[in-house]
Amino acid sequence: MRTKKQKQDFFDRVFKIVAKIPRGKVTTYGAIAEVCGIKSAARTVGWALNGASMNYLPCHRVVNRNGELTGKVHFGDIHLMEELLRGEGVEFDSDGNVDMDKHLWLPKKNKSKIKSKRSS
DNA sequence: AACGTGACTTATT
DNA sequence: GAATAAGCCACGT
Repeated sequence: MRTKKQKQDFFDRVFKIVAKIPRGKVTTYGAIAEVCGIKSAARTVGWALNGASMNYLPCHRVVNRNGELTGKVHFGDIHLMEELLRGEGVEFDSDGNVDMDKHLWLPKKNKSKIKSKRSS
């Protein structure tokens, strides 16, 4: 029943995934989007979090592919995110980016039939 | 219904 | 390697 509920499903997935992010870890929009079923809709993930602002989702644990705190603008203060993540044990780079090599956490798909097309 | 925007990503110049 | 263009999906006007 791919009705309007579909989009709600997408949002719901994002919420759940973000909520599952372990403390002291971060993930990327692309990863979330992929697990949600649309790997190419990283922007939409941001939109989901946009509505999640009123949720209890740790949006500060979601960064872009570069480990950069992109959502700071809508979140309020980048400094706040830094402190939050630092308080969780996340290390930051000299540029104020998250150390992806250490704290990058990839969500796992439960049973979604994702069609992966990893061809370069 | 159509155009424009957006917390992104990848490819090309 | 930095900057620009295009692609992607959902929402707002």
